[in-house]
Amino acid sequence: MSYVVNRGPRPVAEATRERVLAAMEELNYRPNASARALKLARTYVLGLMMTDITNPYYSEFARIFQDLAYEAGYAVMIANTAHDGAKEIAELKSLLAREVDGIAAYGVREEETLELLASSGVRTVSMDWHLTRDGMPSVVIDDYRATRLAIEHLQGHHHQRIGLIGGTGDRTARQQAWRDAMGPILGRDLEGLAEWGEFSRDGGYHATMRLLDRPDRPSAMFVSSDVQAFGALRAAQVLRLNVPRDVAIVSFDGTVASAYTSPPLTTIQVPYEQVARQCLRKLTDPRDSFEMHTTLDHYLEVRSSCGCNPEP
Amino acid sequence: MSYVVNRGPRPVAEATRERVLAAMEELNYRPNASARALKLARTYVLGLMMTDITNPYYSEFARIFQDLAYEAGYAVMIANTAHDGAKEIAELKSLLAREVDGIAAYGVREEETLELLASSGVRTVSMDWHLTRDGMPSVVIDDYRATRLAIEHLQGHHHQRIGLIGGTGDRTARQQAWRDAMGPILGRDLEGLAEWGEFSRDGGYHATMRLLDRPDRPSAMFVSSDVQAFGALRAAQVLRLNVPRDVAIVSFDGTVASAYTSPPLTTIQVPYEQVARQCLRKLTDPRDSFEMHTTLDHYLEVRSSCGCNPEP
DNA sequence: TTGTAGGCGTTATCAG
DNA sequence: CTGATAACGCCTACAA
Repeated sequence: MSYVVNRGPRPVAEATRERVLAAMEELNYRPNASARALKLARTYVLGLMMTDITNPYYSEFARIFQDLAYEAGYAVMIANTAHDGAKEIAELKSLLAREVDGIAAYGVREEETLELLASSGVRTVSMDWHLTRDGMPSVVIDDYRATRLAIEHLQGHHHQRIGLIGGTGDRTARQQAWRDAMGPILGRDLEGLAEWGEFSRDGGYHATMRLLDRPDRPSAMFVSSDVQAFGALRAAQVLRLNVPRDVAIVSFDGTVASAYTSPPLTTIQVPYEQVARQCLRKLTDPRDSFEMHTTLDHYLEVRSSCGCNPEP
Repeated sequence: MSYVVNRGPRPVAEATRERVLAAMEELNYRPNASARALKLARTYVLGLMMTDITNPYYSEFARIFQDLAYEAGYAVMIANTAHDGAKEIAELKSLLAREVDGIAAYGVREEETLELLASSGVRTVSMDWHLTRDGMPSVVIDDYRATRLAIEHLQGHHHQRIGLIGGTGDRTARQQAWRDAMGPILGRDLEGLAEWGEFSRDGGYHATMRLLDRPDRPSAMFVSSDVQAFGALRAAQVLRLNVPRDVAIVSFDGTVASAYTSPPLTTIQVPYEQVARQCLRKLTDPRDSFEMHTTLDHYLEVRSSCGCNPEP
């Protein structure tokens, strides 16, 4: 009987209860989630969309999100959008077809994705810089201020020419912050000190190669993500440039992987667990009284790539 | 009508077909996966169990597996077993309760997990060293031979004292291969040259610290996984030991991350995509005529940490 | 306090 | 070739 397995909504006599339990055991009964989902119109499954789970930033987030979701009784389905609009839309449809109860999305770029999300009515949270125009709830840190903080730290090390490794796509806050910080100092040199690449090791590697392999190279760079910084470090080594002596680096994410590079990266620390926790709350909490946009605190994790800790 | 959306199992007149299509459009019809799953007893969802998706080896596998599964019409649910028996069992139950059509499992260690898997009747594939005793299908590479290959390469660089960074738990093939290779050479010193740690950066870091921070340290080490090697590289740097000059390293996995370390790692390359493809086949192909255990080919990806390429 | 029956959205079978 | 209908397994309202 349903009442005993679900402890309600109405009481059951102890004797009957035991009898039912015994029968369940006997018949090796397993509740059928599909039937339950059909009846309740809830699947207890959440979708997690990311550009690429291979990026430590996303895999570390996925780990925490899955743990927390599990504790709350939810399973999580993953979707890789692969920096590709068509794939993004297709994967979203797949999630929607499975009737997930909510979707946490990193890096949506397609207009159609936003429309699909809105028209489907699933609860959604974006972890990217506020998608205000669409009224989609979000949980983020202040990318603009974080980037300014990173650049100011580099300036504290007396760097004048600070380059940018930016991400392809529209992480506008980060590149805008760099522009605002360096524009007044670099003037006409500004555009020459920015290079762009995918959010991947390879993207960071090639962008850094272009930025550093020339005489007027910057003495420091702000790299938009840890994963790009891994590629940047490799590029510096190939060019026989010492980090931080020849080029100082500050990056963005605060992955645990960034603590194990040579040298360890100074990086903007995103509060993963809090982000995950807030996402989950917005996706699953029945009370609907949340703020639309939540901005969490970040800080600068100071290690060696900026020049602070010359020892290994 | 069902026949038009599923193109079968019986023909439909063109006129009716159009009429149905129009109605679907009109009512903004979306098929309900739960109802479909209930009726068909198939969910088109696969479960992927891993100890820790934060490990690049697993996240890179997950990426490919999810891509391939998606193309075949399946969604994938992830489960982190977290090197923890109780969590492993609990996560498995969660997957089972959702009635996934198949489970791909990395690093199952609990007897109860195996029993649950067997009694539930879900199709299962293990990617760990053949779990022969339980008759569970598997897709693996020959860990033993791969490890011997790695060690022989180090011996080719004239190393006599080759240490081991092993994984906690029972990756028996790898440590056994090291024992067999080094036992005759090291004799009584053998046990002193092995250290153990979790399959994580931190695990590799601490194990390496213990192994290298002493006068009789080995001149080379075989590290059981790339992720541990990342920690090992960091440890070497803290100890002011140059890799490969002071310690040569060969590791195991062939993650793309391993190409971006300083120095880049020489590592056993696992054929990710083929492994994923075979897993998927065993989990979803209706014809049941597959070999129980599939062993795929590996090779040694030679980069710099072994001493082969002195240039950066 | 307990048994029963109807319906959630599909698919497949059966009669037309 | 088409329209109606039963059944999948669960939850809950209603009757006993």
